[in-house]
Amino acid sequence: MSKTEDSGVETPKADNFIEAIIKQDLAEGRIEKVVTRFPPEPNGYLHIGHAKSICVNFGLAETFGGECNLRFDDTNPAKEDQEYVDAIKEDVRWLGFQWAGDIRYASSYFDQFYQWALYLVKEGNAYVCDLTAEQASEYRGWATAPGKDSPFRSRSPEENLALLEKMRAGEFDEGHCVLRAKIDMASSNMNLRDPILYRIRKESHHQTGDKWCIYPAYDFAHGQEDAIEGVSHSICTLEFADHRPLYEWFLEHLPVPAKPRQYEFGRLNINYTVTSKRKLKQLVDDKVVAGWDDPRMPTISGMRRRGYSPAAVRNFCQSLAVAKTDGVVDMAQLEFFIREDLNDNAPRAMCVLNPVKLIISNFEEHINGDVQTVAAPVHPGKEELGTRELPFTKELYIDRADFSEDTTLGRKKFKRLVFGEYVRLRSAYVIKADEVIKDAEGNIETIIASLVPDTVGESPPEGIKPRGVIHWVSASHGKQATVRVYGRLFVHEAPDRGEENFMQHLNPDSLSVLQNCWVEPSLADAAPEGAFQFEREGYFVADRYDHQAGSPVFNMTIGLRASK
RNA sequence: UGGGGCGUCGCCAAGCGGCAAGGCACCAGGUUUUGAUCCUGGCAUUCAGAGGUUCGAAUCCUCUCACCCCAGCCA
Repeated sequence: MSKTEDSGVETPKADNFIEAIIKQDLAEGRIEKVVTRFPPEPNGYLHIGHAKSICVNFGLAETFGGECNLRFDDTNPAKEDQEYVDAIKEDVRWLGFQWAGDIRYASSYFDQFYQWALYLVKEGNAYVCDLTAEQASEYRGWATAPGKDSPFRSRSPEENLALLEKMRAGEFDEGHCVLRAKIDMASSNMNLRDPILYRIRKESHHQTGDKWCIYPAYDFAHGQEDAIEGVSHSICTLEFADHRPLYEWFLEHLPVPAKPRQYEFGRLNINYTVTSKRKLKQLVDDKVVAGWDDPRMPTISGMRRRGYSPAAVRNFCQSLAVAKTDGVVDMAQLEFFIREDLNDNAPRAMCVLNPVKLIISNFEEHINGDVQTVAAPVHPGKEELGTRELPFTKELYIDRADFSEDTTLGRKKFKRLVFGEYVRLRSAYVIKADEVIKDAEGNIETIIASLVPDTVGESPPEGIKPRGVIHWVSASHGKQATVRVYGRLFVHEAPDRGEENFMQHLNPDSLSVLQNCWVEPSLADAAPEGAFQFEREGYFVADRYDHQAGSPVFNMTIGLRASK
């Protein structure tokens, strides 16, 4: 019985099928404690799809008072790296989860796996096969055609034992032979046609170094890892459903300490992006993005750098169903949760992205000194957060998009500053645009305006109706900043689909760097990863690495919802 | 074509024989010193299709169709 994490009304969510199974297992006494695990292979960075899996696994453990392990499924040293191990640990922690006990590694069970391989050989359930990869493929048969037995299938246990020892001792070259389970070459399930247990890889492993030159295959490792750790419910994605019979075969034929059960649910897909470590790695390797944590990446570290909060990502994941349908979730659904969280929590601030100077011609007439300090709420919905001080000066910056010379523009259509008309400067005065100064090319250089006295926090006199409210920054006291604005990485809603290469659907304008932005003074002191709402624009975050007090750098997290 | 899985609103999804929840998106109003937020209302006589069982079906049966996964010494 989980609840939405939203602060709103507690809507009890219906049990998903796994929760229903767990409740029954608990009720029937089949298990006494729920133990799950999140088992990534350290061959890339985690993405939003893994975030769902993390939430499901850790969430289940939490719901039922159990435990969830973080286990690296590191059975293929050729593709793995310590860098990924470190990044994954950080991502899981950042999301807000704590694994039970120490980090687990499949590689720390290698000795046990080898003992179990010997056991299988002795029982006559496994054999060393010398078929080449191509030959093995032929022998495996086809979906409609049964495979045929390998000529090495009938080797005696003694012979197999000797051969396996030699494999382990490094006496054979890579590819020379493999250890296979003796199951059924005619099975309609291809996974049961004598699957590979061990292959030779003369590769140094990030955890075990050069201790091994043979490595267990996924199928020969996963169920046993779960058994060793006492995992009660081994949850994975749909594509492993065909492996379940094999998962169970090993648990039945080996003297394992427990019998975990595997359940599969649909993996998360989101439109306008890709969620495949292989493809994300290609984006990184081809330098299409700046790295795994580029804010445009759907990786956990990318979302972090983009300014998504862990809570928002978790809320999104919890809004998703744990079911067997595989659908494509609309990016708008993720964005809803990002905005919801940021709207509630991000302090407000002002930033002019595309500045044009505005001079208050009657500044001296109404204001003593060079600057008047006006107060603005940190968060209009949360008075308890207090106010921030803004320096109002003679020269200001407003956004070019907030001014128009076209006096025929309707008030509903353009709620900003129009030549000869009034507009409210947020938290400050109502002003009127009196004059426009242009350069030789006719571009607007400066707008001369006049303020309406006594309008800070007060309504303007009768007859003066500001078209709207615009944001501004003091030209003399504001700070210049760099703002990186992001668009979706792909133009196509399903870049994966079809035969075409997903790289063809990249959005050439997914990043624009604005270097002449102006932020209110206090923002120069923002802490890295500090999130703000730049009013009327959207949510922005001080870059985790590049933002510095002297030279502020913000990343656009997401724009405000724009109505018509 | 063999095996596995799955089809309920544009998207996600509840529903488990008693008369189609909810969220996102969208549309229409209201409030508003953010065209944001917030508030109100609208949005599947129909559940991939066709038969059948039943007083009654999205829920049971039959057939058909669609889509996804599997033929790595990847996970």
